[in-house]
Amino acid sequence: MDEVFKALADPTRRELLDQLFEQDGQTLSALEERLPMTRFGVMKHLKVLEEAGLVTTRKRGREKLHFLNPVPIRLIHDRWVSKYAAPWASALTELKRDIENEEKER
Amino acid sequence: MDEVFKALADPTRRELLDQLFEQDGQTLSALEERLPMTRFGVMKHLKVLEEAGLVTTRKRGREKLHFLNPVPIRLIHDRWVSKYAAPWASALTELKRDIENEEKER
DNA sequence: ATGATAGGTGACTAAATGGTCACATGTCAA
DNA sequence: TTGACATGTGACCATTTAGTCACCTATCAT
Repeated sequence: MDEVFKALADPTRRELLDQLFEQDGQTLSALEERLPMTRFGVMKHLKVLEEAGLVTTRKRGREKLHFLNPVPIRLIHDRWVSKYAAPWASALTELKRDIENEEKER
Repeated sequence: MDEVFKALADPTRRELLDQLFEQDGQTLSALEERLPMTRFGVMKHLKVLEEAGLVTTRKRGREKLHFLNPVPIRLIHDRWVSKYAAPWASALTELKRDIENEEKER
C-alpha cells in the first residue's frame, strides 16, 4: 500500500491516470505524446504505477496497452476516507473537535 | 492539492495522522514518544502535514496542539474516488474494461 | 530480408527528501 | 529570577527520485 501512496505523489503519474481514465488501454507512445517528457520518463512512471497496481497492462503485438485499475484507490477510500472523512464520519469528527476546542477555551 | 498527495506519501506522516485520529490535539513531545526518530524529524513531518492542511494547530502556553483535519482527504475522495472508484463508478469501470478486453481478444 | 516502428535496459546527473545536530527563543514553576 | 521544559531555526549529510541518453530487442509491412 505504501507503493500506491508514493505512486500518487507525483503529478505526472496522476496525469497519466487521468489520461487512462479518459481513454483506457492506451499505448506508451500515445501517452507520451501529451506529456512534456521523453518516452523514457513516461516509461518509468508507468512502471511505478504498474508496480503499485494502479495500472495493469496487456501486450498486443509489439504494443503494450495500459489499463487503469481503480481497486487500490478504493482501498485507500476504505482505509482512510471511511476512517477520516466519510460523510457521516467527518461530520462527527468536526463536531467532536469543535466541542473539544470550545471546552478548552473556557 | 499536490502538497496533500506528497504529505500522504510518507509512512511516518501517515502514522502521525493515525496517532492524531486516535487522540486529537496531541503535542509534539507526545507524538515524538512513539516514533523511532528525534524530535526534529517529527517536527519536520508535522510542518509538511500542516502546510498540506492535513493538520491544524493551536498554541496553549509553551505547548503546540495538533489536530487532524479531514477536509483535504475528503477532497481526494471527491476528486479521485468518486471519479475512479466510487462503488457504482468502479463497478461500471470494471465492467467496461472487461467487455473491452473480451472484444479485443476475439 | 530489410527498414521502420514500439518498447526495454542500465548508467548517469541534478534535484528533492528524510533525518540529525548545535544553538536559540519563549514559558512555566518554585 | 533561575532552572527546567517545549518548541523553533538553519546548516548539514545521506539517500531517493525524476529525467535523459546510448544502446538493445522484438514486431510489423513491404
